[in-house]
Amino acid sequence: MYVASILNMAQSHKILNSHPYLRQTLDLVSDKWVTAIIYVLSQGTKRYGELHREIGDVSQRMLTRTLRDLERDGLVKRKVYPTNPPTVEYSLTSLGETLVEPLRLLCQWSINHFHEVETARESKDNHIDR
Amino acid sequence: MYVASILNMAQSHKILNSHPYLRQTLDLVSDKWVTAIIYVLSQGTKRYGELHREIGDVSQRMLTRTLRDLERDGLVKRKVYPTNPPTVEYSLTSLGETLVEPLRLLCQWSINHFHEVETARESKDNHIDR
DNA sequence: CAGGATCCTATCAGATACTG
DNA sequence: CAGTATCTGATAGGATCCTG
Repeated sequence: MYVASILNMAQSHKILNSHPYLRQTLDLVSDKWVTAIIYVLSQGTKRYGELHREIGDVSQRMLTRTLRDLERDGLVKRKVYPTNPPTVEYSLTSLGETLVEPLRLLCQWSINHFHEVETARESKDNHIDR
Repeated sequence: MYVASILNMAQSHKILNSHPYLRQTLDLVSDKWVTAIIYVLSQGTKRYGELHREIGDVSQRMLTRTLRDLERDGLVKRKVYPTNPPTVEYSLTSLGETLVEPLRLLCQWSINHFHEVETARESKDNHIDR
């Protein structure tokens, strides 16, 4: 059934080539820090420091760079308050919000199935059958 | 509303750290060639050469390596027929099939929204407002 | 046909230091 | 606080040659 539905989306099996933007937009999403940032921002507006602390293992460089990319792509809004020291708030745009649900499903898949993946890995590591 | 549903999944905002396997499994999915291969295999069993041709811009090295990873993780089944020259068929396992739908939604998102992303990029490239 | 083995390099991304 | 700038090691991944 999955097969049928995904085929409806792509009459041609060459969709990956015939639809150049698909690849480009998927790359956007297939990023470690993108998923983390969207995830945290789905909880609401956050300041730079909050994002940094909640994601945890992200470097300053990567956090800033990814935020700039997301802002440029219209997924994240950056608001600067001219205080001293500066205050910067990040939040999802309405476009960014539309990405939350698909990403959530992917996270859900990971949580539901990681154990099966683990099991598959172990069984192949311990004995080579084939 | 998205906010509420994603929060149900994570009582703590530290889920990215507290759930080590989530990150690991998401990385598995967040791979250019993984998405392409799952995508093509969702259409049914394919031979190595078919995969190579249909994905198109993948190198031999990367195709083989990714297929091995997917096999190891239990998402893809590799079947060898002792013919000459050899025949090898790849197909999704039942676990692999469960990933098709989440990935399809992500592809659908890309198709539905890539134009908005494009527009956002262009408007920011042409004039710096803020 | 379906890869395995090597070589090589562009990009990624962490660590560190500095600033308005 | 919220970044920018620079350096550098790691690694992803392409090109090429070879084989059962």
